[in-house]
Amino acid sequence: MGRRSDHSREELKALAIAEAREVIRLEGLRAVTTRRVAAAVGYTHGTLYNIFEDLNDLIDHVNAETLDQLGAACRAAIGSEVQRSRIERLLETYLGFGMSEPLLYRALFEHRQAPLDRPPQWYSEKVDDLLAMLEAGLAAEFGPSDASTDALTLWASIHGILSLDISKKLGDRSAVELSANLLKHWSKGGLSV
Amino acid sequence: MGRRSDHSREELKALAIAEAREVIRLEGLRAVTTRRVAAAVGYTHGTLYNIFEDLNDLIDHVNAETLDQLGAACRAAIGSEVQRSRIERLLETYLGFGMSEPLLYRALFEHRQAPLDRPPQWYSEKVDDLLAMLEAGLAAEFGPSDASTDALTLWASIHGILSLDISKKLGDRSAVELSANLLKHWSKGGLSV
DNA sequence: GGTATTAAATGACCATTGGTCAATTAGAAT
DNA sequence: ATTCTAATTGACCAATGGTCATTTAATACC
Repeated sequence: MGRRSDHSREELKALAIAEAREVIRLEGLRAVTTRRVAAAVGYTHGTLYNIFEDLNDLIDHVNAETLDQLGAACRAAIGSEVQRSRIERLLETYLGFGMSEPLLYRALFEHRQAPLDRPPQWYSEKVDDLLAMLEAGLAAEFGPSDASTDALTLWASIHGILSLDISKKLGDRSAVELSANLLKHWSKGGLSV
Repeated sequence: MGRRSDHSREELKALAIAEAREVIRLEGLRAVTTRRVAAAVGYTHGTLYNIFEDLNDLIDHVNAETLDQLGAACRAAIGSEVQRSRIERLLETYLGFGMSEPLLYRALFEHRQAPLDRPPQWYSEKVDDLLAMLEAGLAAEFGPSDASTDALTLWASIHGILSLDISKKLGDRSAVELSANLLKHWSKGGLSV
């Protein structure tokens, strides 16, 4: 079969990303195969290679969407005017996202082409976007001193807690409990936890 | 070729684990294949299946050794009598191990059979061993209140920092810098950092 | 409308993988 | 020597990521 008019190039790309995303969401990163995704959108796996560089590229696109979604959720969280501190709302949202989509969250960190390679540029940019929100929250709450280092430290810590929780390595403790504990120490007992 | 007397069953097992470990150490988890390991120790890959359940099982054995090694390093660190606090020495040792063997450390967390499965029992036990040391340090330094929660929180945070550093997701910041920052906040500015 | 052009979709193909298992054969037991 | 036993092999399977010449549908041109 030659050229079809079922979908435009962009449509097909979006379809494939959506399908891959759903496979990751439900069965994890390893369950994504070119043939499976292609079949699900009604093409053969060779076609995917016209659109994506390779399987890594496809997964990168999924991860980019996930990061965008995470960023949007966090942005909404700091926007909503509630009593509690911005940092708390941010971290709560971040944790909530990770707990509700554990496999998508894990794919964000487990997918890497060559070990010990730097993540792609767009990745770091999207993370920076997240960090900027956290940094602003920290500056607002504790003053601007070292807010950038603090934001990175806090993010890494929350990520550690979340990722261990997702991997069931926290025993009977929950990520929420530990992150509250982290924040309690962090804030020198000051925040309204 | 039938039964050989080159190695005993136990010797062969140890050889295979050592080889798999070295492959992970140098090239990462994905580089381990049954055929490669088998060839390196002078057998065919079918033989490995007499000794290990499957490839996962082999990697589990590598990870068990890594965890043991990490535990031993930490135990030595808290034993050595130095000025600085036990917690600092512990975390420094933990970080040092991870930074010096990034691929082995990553394999500890990236290897999982089915997504969202609990880690094997022996794994949790070895982690508990690590946590107990941290807990004792915390109790000694800050009193026994909530030491177990605190230890878990601190470990998860350090793990997050370390794993992001290994994945080059910390930009120009270092794990050492961030963990010092974490400890500074944690201790309410009290530790001799 | 017919024809040439272009680009996308295909499916055969390749090497490699994890895994299984009947056949083989080396060493131990008799 | 012969039998028995258990380790080792290597052929085999289905599946994978990836490549690419071939086909063919849509488009542009006349």
